[in-house]
Amino acid sequence: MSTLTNMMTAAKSDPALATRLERLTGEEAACCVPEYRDLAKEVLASARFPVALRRIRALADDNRLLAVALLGRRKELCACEIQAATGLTHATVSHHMAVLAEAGLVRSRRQGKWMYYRLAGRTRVVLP
Amino acid sequence: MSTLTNMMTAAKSDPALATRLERLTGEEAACCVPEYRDLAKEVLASARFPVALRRIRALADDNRLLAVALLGRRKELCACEIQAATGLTHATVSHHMAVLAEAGLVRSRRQGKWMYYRLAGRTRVVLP
DNA sequence: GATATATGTAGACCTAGGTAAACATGATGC
DNA sequence: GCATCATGTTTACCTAGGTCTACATATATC
Repeated sequence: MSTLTNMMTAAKSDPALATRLERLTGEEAACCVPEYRDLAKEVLASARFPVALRRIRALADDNRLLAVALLGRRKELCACEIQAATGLTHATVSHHMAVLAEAGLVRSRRQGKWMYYRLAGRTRVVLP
Repeated sequence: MSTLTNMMTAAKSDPALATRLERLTGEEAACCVPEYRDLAKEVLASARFPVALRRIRALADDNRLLAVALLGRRKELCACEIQAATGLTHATVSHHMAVLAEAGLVRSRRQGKWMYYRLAGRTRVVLP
């Protein structure tokens, strides 16, 4: 179940939580509970959130983080060079580079039979 | 299989890769292949790599990223407040906050029955 | 100490996603 | 065009990890 659908039914289906929040805040649950959900919805609705999540998820794999680190040292690397460095199959390397590219972290360039990868301009991860 | 163990057997078990690298670099495989593995080993052996990976993995979940974003707006939040905002079970919230705390992204403070969470000083993620 | 309350922990379940084999595609050279 | 080569894509498998239920622990109140 996704984060958004979770929120819609939160505290509504768990009356104990509503009681806890009333005790904590001193307000009525009907008043304070939606406040937290609105705060979360504000974050989730922002444009930065899905972008940051996609970038972070793209980096949250040891082989992909290694590839990014390698590209940070050598400006450009061929697919087979990344394969040699990581010890993965070419299929797996291709998959990982596609994930990084889709997240906007890496750009690819074809030169003849060889496929070169380099870091995209903005690799920095901005938290939402 | 982990990244490190992958590397040890890379290109050794795949002679086609060695041929490709020879064509690409113009050097002998026995010479250029270990170079890529050494470069990767250098990255993996650095102290920053596992730290960055742990932090990134801690953030690579929508509910945890949401919690961090919420803590960035409200300075401190109680466990039940995070539960109300995310719509998760208290057990799941506790699990997520433990992951964030173990990654050094969040600090916890107990006040009576309530458990408060806030962002740790350095939330910035430095790529290795 | 007994009870209620807020949260942590352990276990099982289930899905997302990393991995590689098999196949497909684009490029080069004959 | 055909062969070869480097890589992308599809498919299936399998494990890591997110989630919840049930139980355990910590704190406050009586």
